Amino acid sequence: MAKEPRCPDKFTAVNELARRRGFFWQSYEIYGGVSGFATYGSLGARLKQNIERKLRELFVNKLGILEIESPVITPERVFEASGHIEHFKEPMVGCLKCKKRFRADHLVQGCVKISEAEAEKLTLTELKEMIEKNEIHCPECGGTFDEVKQFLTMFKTTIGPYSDAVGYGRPEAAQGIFVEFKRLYGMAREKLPFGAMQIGRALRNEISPRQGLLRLREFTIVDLEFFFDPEEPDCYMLTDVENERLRLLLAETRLKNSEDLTEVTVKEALKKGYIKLEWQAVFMALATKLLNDLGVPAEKQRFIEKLPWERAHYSLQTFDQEVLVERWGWVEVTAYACRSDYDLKRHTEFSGQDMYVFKEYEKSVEKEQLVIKPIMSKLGPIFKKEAAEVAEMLSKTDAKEVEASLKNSGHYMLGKYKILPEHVGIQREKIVERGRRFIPHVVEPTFGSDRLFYVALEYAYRVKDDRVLLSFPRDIAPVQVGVYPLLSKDGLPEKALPLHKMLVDEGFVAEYDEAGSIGRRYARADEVGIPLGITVDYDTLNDGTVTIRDRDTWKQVRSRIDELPELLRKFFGWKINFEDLGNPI
RNA sequence: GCGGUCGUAGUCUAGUUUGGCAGGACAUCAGCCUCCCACGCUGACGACCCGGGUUCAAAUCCCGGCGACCGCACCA
Repeated sequence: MAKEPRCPDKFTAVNELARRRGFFWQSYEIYGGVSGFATYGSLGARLKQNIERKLRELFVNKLGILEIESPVITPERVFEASGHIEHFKEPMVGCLKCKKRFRADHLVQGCVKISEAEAEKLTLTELKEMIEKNEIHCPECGGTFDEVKQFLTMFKTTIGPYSDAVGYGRPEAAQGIFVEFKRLYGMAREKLPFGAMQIGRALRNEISPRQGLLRLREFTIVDLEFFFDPEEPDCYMLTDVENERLRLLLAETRLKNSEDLTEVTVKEALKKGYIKLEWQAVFMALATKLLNDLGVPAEKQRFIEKLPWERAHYSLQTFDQEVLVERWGWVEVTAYACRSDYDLKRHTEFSGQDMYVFKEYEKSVEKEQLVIKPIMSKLGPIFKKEAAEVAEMLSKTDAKEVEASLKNSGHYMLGKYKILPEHVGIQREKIVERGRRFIPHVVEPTFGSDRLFYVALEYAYRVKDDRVLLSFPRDIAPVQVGVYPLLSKDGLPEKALPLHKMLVDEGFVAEYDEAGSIGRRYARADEVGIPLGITVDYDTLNDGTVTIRDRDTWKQVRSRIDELPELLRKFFGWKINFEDLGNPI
């Protein structure tokens, strides 16, 4: 861009630049485009991969989280179990007169004395009845409403040729992890805590997505499910991050209509009970660092605690990590939910599969216990065919209760059966408990990949001397180095081309450009955020040195070609800075 | 989904009121020039959102659709 357009806001500027230079654009453009879908171009695809690589480095490599990939299409039963069928839709009504649409349950709740939870439980016909009975009219124009209809925000399809085999595009990647819990637990060598993560596409049929990458109908989500023993919720890496600062906007503050931040260390946040779980706080600290590494300074981030009615149906406490963007204000980029044992419990219930884990005590516990031993030789003659059932019921009954009853009244009423002392033997037995069985609890950090992408792009966007440049952190820049002959004559291209090839062979993402003036090429490279430009000039022909130019400061240093691979590797690994790459010019 | 505003090359735009050969700038590409920050010169590529109607003739007028932007309801 030669001239600056008249002050468009950053969102517009970033979207235009992204389209022009191939980061991303709206999909299906030749058919007019469809809202809520985006296509990433080559630079964008690479930037996105680099951001996702950082997530993998952090979670998979450093924390040993297991990464999986599971299908997008999911059978209905899974979302019945997870609660999505029940919760992932909204009852809506439209006004016949002014055509405005409203959430039916919100309307009813506003006119009738019922709680939010009760309103949400109402069926469509109940809602319709309530609206009719209470003569609820359109709050805008006083008109009457049409039918109450559910808007399901999941994409529905059928699996195979049978229309009754209903499937849905997953609205989150988390269920793909929960349904595989048994296998994953095995892969974690049956030890808690452990985590599983997946980076994948999710689908949500948004009503009106009009915020570019910030609200897509098909998007990339990163769901990390971290499983732990609720009786041992402490985090072994708390000490690594306990002094990191968190910027919290707590629910109690929000209820006072305030947006004041509570700035505390991880340690304080836990001590004061702002954050319920250590792992939760630790993940939040890690995410703060991650966003910082993506170019978003700490003061542009905050964690907002969701109010009870804002939380997803499975969550006990949720924080959203928000980033301040110019056009939209605070935008949610990641979220931290305490899912407790909700999902595994539900899948246990719906699938009939046992999702309990067994944890052996360090020392087995010996316990003395009262045990009822039915004496079959006595029970048989009395209860005949029903004897087996009686014995079964007896063994499930609390022994203390039976003992007390026999002692006090001489018998015990087991339902309709009268049990006498001679029918049972009550003994004290020593039993050895080797461990306990329980369903693990879950904390879930989740990341919107496309939103991370957008904020990285917006925070990289800078204007210097009327020129646009993308100041990506060097390790996420989609192209690492540009190689340029100063002029496209006098043997300079012949020297620069092999240099480019050498860098590519060494594993760098390098681009070669000899079109136009050197200034124009630097400008083009700055605009897509290439951190370093390497220029072959006339001195190169004599002494084998090149200039290296810094994207952000436009400073230059001179270095030897044969030292480049080593120097660049150190530079991109954050081991050295630009000034260490050579002699200043 | 509703209301308002608006759709002309990759981008910005002239033309739409009053129907009559769709023009410019920047970008891109090719070449010339050029010893470090979007110089200059020559040339090339490239557009009326889609569909229907009115008309001898539609970018222009009418209808429908799609999309975008700005405001209301959902969300990573």
